[in-house]
Amino acid sequence: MAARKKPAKKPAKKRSPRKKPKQAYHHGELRESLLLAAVAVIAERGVAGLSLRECARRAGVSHAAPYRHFEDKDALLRAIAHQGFARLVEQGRAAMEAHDAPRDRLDAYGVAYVRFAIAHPEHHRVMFTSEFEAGKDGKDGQVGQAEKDDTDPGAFDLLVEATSAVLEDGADPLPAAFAFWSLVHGVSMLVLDGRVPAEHLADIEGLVRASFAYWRAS
Amino acid sequence: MAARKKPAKKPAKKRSPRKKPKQAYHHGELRESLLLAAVAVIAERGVAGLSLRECARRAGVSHAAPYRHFEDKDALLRAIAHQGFARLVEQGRAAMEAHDAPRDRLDAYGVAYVRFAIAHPEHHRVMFTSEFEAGKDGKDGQVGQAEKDDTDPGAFDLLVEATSAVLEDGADPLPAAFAFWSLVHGVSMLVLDGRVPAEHLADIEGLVRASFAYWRAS
DNA sequence: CGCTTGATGTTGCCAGTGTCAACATCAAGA
DNA sequence: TCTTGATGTTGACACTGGCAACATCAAGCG
Repeated sequence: MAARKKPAKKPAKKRSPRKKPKQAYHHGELRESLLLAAVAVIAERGVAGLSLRECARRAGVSHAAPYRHFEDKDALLRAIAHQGFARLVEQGRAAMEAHDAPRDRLDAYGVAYVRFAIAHPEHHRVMFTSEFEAGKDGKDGQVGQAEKDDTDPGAFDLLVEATSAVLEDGADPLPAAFAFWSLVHGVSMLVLDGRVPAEHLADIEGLVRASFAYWRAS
Repeated sequence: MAARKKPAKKPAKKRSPRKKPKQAYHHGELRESLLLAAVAVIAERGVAGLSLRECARRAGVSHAAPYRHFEDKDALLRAIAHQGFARLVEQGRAAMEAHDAPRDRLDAYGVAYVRFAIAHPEHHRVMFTSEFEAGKDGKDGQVGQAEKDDTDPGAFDLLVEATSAVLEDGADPLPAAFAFWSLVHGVSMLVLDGRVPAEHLADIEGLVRASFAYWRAS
């Protein structure tokens, strides 16, 4: 039963003489496999070292197969970014749930943000490489949120929500959200860039809270 | 600009009987031309769209010529990053000179930092793409300053110096420097990503100071 | 003056890449 | 059974980074 309809109707050339039944031509989960492979490649060779063909190779598929699942290379990158934002939201939410006070919840989000960046450097790098939308003609200087929402399924919204809860009612949360995000994003970036001494890496929460403390005390 | 750097020892003997001396085979300022071209290409097509061959083309030179001035593509990128850091230091210093109080000087550096990022997005992107050193084998988790100083001729040092002046004597300036850098870097990134509403872009200084104010008041 | 030398630029070539078009295979419905 | 749409494959193209071999020039030296 195993060898379904392989032999009979295939008098063609040397079509894989024998060997294992293989994936039955259709992979089945190619999209996920490609995303996985891509992240692995990025981890090994960096974003610039990523190639669709290498992903295809690792997924055991021909070099053009990825185009059945991603319009082009950028689409693959965008998918990874999207995945990353989704996980960030997930982990941010989880971290916030452990607290009640708005301020504690916000800080927890901040810690989770940095933790995420460290745990998933590949995703983080792709999420903020932002070359996809930056490549537009500089004609209309303002991009706005529309494009962003394409890849960010709520991470920014969650932040605004969390920031907003700390402020008094009616206050515009955007400036505060920007300031908060800036700080945690900056910390993440500096850590990923290897600019933070190793001894501090063991205690990420401490590192983040120390940055908060610095600013709040200054 | 800088057209008179020509050594006087070129009295134009009967070198070339032609009226149009052309490039005389040797370009003369190829390195600078390539850097300029590279920045232009990045502005048009993004860092990922940069190619040595396109730079060569724009400099009016053959495709392999750049290799006489840059070991490889990464070296070109590193040169741009270095140039960027140098200008950042320059502009940061200039901004600080206008003030006396340590705190004002530090804030001025912050504003200059964000201004630089906005004025030179291509450089900023290259400076912090950080794929060059990130590509190392993850074996030794800690990179430290050594590698960094390769491309950063003092921007970080200047920051530490400025931060340090604000703190009481003897205090470790590094945590504060990290926190400060994080914030201004984060603001820069959010602006470059187009996440800041257009109406705020006219007043960068206000935007930056608002972020400072948010944190200091929280 | 011709010779050598080193820096710079050139041409050719290779493997690898993104992308497209044409074709093959298969599952599911007609 | 036949058709069809989704998925995978092969083959091609233009382009890229990088190397090797060669050409051109400025300078120094005999």
